[in-house]
Amino acid sequence: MTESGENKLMYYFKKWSDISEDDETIILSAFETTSIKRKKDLLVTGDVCQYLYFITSGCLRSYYVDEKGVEHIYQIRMDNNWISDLESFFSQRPSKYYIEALEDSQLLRISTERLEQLYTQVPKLERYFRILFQKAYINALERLNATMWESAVDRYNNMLKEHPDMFQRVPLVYIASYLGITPESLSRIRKKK
Amino acid sequence: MTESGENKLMYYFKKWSDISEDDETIILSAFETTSIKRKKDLLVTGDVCQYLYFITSGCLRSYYVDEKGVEHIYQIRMDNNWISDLESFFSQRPSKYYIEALEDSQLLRISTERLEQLYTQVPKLERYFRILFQKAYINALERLNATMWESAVDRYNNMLKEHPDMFQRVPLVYIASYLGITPESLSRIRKKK
DNA sequence: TTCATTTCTTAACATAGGTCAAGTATCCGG
DNA sequence: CCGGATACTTGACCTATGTTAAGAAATGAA
Repeated sequence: MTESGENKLMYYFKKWSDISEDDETIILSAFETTSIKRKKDLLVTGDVCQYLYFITSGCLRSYYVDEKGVEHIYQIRMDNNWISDLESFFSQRPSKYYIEALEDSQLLRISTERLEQLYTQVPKLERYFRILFQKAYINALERLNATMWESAVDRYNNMLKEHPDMFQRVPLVYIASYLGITPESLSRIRKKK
Repeated sequence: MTESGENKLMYYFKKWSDISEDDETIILSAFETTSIKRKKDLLVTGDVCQYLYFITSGCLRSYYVDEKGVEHIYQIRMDNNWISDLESFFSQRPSKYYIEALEDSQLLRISTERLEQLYTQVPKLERYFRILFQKAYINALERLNATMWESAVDRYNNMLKEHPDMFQRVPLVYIASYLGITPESLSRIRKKK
């Protein structure tokens, strides 16, 4: 496990939940490092998502493929974020999604059993994850409202403001899909500026 | 506090988190009952959302009003569900939303401070709410995918299957808005059946 | 029981964004 | 540093859903 990897992970744990030295050691030992090459899959449809991943560095997308074979991206995540298919991870049922690396990435991962164990060993972690999911849920509702009621142009502008970094690192095809539009539409929106 | 009200609340707490007799007493004493009449507001835009509400019986909607004065419903909740503006509730900043009763409703409520206190008194509650938000987040992502990538017809059919009870109790205007379409569109969809 | 209000439907027309197809630019692996 | 693969743009045309407007049906308060 790289030094910087550990530190970033702990930073976010400590931010919301007060963790002792001992707890810190226990937590760190529960995670393992992995890395993944650009274009490789971390998860494929039909598999059970075995891990919850923390992205130390890099960039990944999660998407599903509809009956017509079209990919729909619902998440793009970069450094210092969690990624997983939570539904599959927590239910241990086959996933409907793919998770693919858009850049060579460094990850920390933890399995369901190990995480459950960790909750028992360090009950304060429940608080961290409670707040994490609380925030994630609030964000998801915001994004839902935006996709339902705002125009593609507004969503694009908003994304440009909120995640300017993504435009540096992620191909526009993927950003278009994340915004819920076609690459052609995104291209037209950008032209108008 | 009505007997049935208490019981339903505790049922959901105990389902995910094991709560002792003593804990139960503490939890119950932290909630207060309120009721609200049909068409009355539980929360109006600009106010800080002071409470997290558990619906013992009844039905409420949350919505926001855009610049053009159009209402957009993002949540309809009935018996045995939580309702609140979580963003405002947790940040204690003014809300962007309204919460209005669609039926006369019975509620249990708890304030931010009281809830924080309760987390300290009964740390196991963190687990309950962690799982609650986890599930809520997963649902919100599903709904996001559906609104982005499925047709209005598919979303309607899905809602009919998932929440048939809503069609008995909630006017179609509101269901249309919840689905992200106009009442006219919903009417056309229903005619085609 | 009745009438005002709210809810739902229908139809004609408008529009954002999708689809298809083709061409250009850019990137990255050998 | 070259060439095929990937990413991006453009244009013509199409479609799902929105808009406006009007009337019918259902509901609930007096």
